[in-house]
Amino acid sequence: MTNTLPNKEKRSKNWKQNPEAVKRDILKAAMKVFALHGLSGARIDEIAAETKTSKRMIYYYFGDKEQLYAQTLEMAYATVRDGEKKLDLAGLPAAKALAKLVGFTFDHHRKHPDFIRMVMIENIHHADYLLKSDIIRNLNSGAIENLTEIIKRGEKSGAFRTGLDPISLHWQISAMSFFNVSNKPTFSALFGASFFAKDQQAELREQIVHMILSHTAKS
Amino acid sequence: MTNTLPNKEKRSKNWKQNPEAVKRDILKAAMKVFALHGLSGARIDEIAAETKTSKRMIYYYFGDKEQLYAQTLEMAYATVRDGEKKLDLAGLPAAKALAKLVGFTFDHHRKHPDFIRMVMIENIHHADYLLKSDIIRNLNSGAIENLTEIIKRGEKSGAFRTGLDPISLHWQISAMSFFNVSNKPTFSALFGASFFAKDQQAELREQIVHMILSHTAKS
Amino acid sequence: MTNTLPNKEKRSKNWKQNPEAVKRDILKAAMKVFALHGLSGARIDEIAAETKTSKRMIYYYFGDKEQLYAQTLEMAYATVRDGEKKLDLAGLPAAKALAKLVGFTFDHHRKHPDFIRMVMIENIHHADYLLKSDIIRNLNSGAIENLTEIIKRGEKSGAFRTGLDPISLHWQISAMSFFNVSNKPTFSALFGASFFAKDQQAELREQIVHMILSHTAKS
Amino acid sequence: MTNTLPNKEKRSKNWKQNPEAVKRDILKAAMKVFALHGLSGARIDEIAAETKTSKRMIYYYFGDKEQLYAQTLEMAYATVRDGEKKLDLAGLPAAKALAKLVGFTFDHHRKHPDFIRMVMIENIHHADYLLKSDIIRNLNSGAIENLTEIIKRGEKSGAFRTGLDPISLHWQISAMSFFNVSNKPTFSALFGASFFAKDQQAELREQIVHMILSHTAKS
DNA sequence: TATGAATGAGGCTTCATTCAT
DNA sequence: AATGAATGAAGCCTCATTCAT
Repeated sequence: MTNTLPNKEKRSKNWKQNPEAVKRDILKAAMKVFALHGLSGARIDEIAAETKTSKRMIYYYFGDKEQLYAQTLEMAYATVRDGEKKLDLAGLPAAKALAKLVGFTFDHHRKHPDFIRMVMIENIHHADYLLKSDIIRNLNSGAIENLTEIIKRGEKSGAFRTGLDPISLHWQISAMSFFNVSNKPTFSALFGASFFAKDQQAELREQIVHMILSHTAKS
Repeated sequence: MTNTLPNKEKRSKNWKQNPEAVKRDILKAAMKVFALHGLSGARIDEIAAETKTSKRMIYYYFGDKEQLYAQTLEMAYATVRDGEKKLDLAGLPAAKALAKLVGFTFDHHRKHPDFIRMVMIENIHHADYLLKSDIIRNLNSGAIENLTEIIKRGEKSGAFRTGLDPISLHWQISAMSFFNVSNKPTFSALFGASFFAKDQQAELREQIVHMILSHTAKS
Repeated sequence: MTNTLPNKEKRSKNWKQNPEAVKRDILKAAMKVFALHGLSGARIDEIAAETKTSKRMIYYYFGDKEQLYAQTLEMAYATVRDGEKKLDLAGLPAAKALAKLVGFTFDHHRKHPDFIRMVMIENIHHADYLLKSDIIRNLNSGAIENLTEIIKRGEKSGAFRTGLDPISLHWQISAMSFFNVSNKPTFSALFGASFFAKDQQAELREQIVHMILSHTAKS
Repeated sequence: MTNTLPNKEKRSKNWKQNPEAVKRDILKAAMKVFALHGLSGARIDEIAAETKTSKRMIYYYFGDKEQLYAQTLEMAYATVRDGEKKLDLAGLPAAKALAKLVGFTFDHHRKHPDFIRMVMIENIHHADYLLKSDIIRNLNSGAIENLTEIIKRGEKSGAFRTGLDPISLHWQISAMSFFNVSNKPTFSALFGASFFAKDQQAELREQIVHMILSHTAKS
């Protein structure tokens, strides 16, 4: 594809003269294509084609492919963390709160495969772009704060054993929720797609919640 | 770097006229570069430069980039499964065997980051190449058979609870061992590299073994 | 000759920012080179060198070599048919009209050896590209319509015998006019170049006109 | 295709140790492939694949692609002229002899499309290889001698008009017989394949014989 | 703020051919 | 007389990016 110009239909008046809307539109298209093909696999032309505007605007607003990718990554993290904020665990007993958090994480990751894939891609790139982003680092401290608070409550109430590390706990929750989405293609290719069917995923969810709770429970 | 010819030093007699050695040499180089940059990010020229032979031979033996990638993936799986075969669990009681298997998997994955990265890359590509490979599918049945046997023994001896599913168990062991390597870059970027230091990894290993055993144990 | 960039001289302002002119320029160069070397024998670099623009623009406007060839073929047919349109036979008696048409075809083919060679090349390729072109098919119906009209007039006036088939007649006229150009190299190699000298060609032209008229004449 | 080695089946003992048979086998394969794709379009690998022997032998016996092509061309002309020699016109009256010759040429060309295509290809290459071949030039003088003899007899018997030129006559016969095969792909693409069906070709044959005879006949 | 046209660098692959036995 | 392995040169094409308005 050599010439990616917006078609007539795309050129609705609402889009023009609204930089923020144009940028959002581009980021959304970029997310779709980067998540699908990776950083080097993604084509600017394909992103442009998914856009309501033209290829030229991508360069106008984002400079180059790498900067577009970096901002797409930031948007991906921000969107997901926004979702997580809505989870209110304050009023619950520690174990209940933790169970809810684990289940929520499992569900949330399943619902956002493009985010998972962006993180996979970023890992392939050794987190180069994430390391440059202050925005993302700040976003993620929230997850640890949540867990720290739950652990504190659980230890105080005697529900949890002592010495729990919030980062380790976050790691364990993430590992299983992430892997479930990230490795679905190879895992289902090797061991069958039925593992990812509704019922089996519900059962897996229960098991993961159970594993985390057993692991944090006292004695 | 359009013209990647072998330098003088490379042209040792041992390499020539030995197709299998040349192929292995190419696959090793390919693995290194594909694992580093992904399928689309890898450059045939870079692979050739890592080789004792020339770019031309890559096409001579593998046809094109995709076929080289596919065979590299097969080699990656084969190498790793070869390593796993050396693990002898036959004489151990079920719980001990499982503990050993979990610990081994954790260590093994850590020792083979390139394999993990190949699998990540393959997931980015929706397991397209794995799906075409009969070789890989056959290799992986072994892992499930091992677990099936351990579960059977554990159930019989009363060490394990009943109704354990080998694929789910494999999934759980894999998830954590895999994530530990695959997501190290982003995780350490967000939560600190110390998590991947020797001591903390040893502790994590214990926790994972413990989690799996708690989960499989009776009552 | 991997890098065929336009030299300073070529970069005149008139050529830039005028897609149609650039395309025409490329098609003209392509016609020259394809006619000279055939589809597989032609080198994109050589075409580019004949151009006022660069190799990159060939791909920009035509996609790939095959599509460039296909459009070159279409242009070749269109150009030749444009020339034929100028021939006005309406006012003439049928025999005169036919004589004029035959002579014109003979001359016209001689004047457009590149067209003849494009058709030869297309025949080597089993008319694959012509079969895909609706444009060319439509262009050629004109030739048959012309002949149909002349035959009708000739039959009515009694100048021609009845039952003449316009396609057969077109075939006969074409065969000799075409062969005269297409097979000039081998024929003159085998039987001497003098056959294609001015005088002998004039005589041949007369003979062909005569052959066609004898063949169509009554009794 | 990179590695064109003879398969087991091909390696029958009869072929080895018999240079002439191997050469004939290669030439036959080369003719097929050159006729199909042209000189630059033909692939040595494809020719080798059509062969009972290996690619290496092509170079062993013919040196390079151009020499193989040149010898293939010579073989093509020789084969066809061999066929023509079988035509015995000596005992016939001139007009009958000419009619028979024309009809024979028309049929003969139809039966040898690969020869026609080789000549087309050679014309694309400006008869470069034919000009270098003494063999071919000698072969073709026979055709003219035949016609010279017929013309002489026809003039003497009063069947033909005087002043007939054998080369022109050969040209006219060739033109229509050649074009009928060479331009079949484009002509049938433009004007329908039915023109080349059995019945219509028989009718065309009659017309051509008639055209030539009318043209040579007295007054 | 926006854009259609243009582009240089470099990527993947093919091809005829030769090497070493 | 024969061959399996190896190869350099060059071909086609893609891609992110910039020019000129």
